[in-house]
Amino acid sequence: MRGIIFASNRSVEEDDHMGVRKGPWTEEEDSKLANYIATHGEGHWNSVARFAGLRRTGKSCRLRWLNYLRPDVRRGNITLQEQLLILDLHSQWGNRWSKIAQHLPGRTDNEIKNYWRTRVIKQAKQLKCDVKSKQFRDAMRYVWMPRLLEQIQASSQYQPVQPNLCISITASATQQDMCQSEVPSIESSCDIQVPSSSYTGSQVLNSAENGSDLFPQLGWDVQGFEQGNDFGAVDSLESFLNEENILFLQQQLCDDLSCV
DNA sequence: AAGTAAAGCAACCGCCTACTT
DNA sequence: CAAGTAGGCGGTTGCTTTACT
Repeated sequence: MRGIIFASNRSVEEDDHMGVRKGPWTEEEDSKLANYIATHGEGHWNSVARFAGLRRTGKSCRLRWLNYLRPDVRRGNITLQEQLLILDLHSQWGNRWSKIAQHLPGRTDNEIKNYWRTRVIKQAKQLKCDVKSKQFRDAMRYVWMPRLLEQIQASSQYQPVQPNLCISITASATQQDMCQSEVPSIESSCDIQVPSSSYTGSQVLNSAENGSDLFPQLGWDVQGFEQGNDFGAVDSLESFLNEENILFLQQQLCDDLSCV
């Protein structure tokens, strides 16, 4: 566990006046907190901090438990399905990390937030556009997310896709959309909505496979976009935004989207 | 091998809201 | 109703690790 090694090697700051410890948690502190919660349950974090013999704030205890010690916390790489879900839910709700995390069992809001900041924003920078811009959001909806769907479909030949995974890709995340999308729809298929019409996930996949133009509003040629690219790679993000694709997207963003 | 930059991530901070007194 | 408190959330920081020169 990287975190424990990480924590044990770092110095711990202590507030002399209050006797409150800050900084990384030690194994001993983790053990005290976990044991206390195992006996008394979660909640009343200030009491937890006091009665567990921890010189931490209640907030710090809560955060440590939720983000690290909780038994159902999932660690490791974000899967393709999770990436797709994060992109979709973020397009609906914005930076509502805890709300997004509720739909990714075992993932914490902190982890999703970190994923977004380190991976997604990085890609926006490579495209030389703001992550909040319409251009980047469109790139996500019309290229990146369908691509993720395709990869999920491809990988499902070897391992089953989450049965209740449902993605609703909306054309534009207006305030109205956001109000209407409080809860993601739960369906057995994946509905992809583009500005003038609606496509199912399989249609998107077939379209991508056959090279038909599913994104006429943008004037993007999916087949052309894909040529020469290795989309069989596991890491969708890095394979999606290789140098060739970035140049292509930059060109499209300049030529087409500015006119939409 | 050493130095530097970039990436990844745990933890803190400050604000907001809900609840209690 | 107002004040105080606790919990929750998003933004940010800073340390460690990894990649690169």
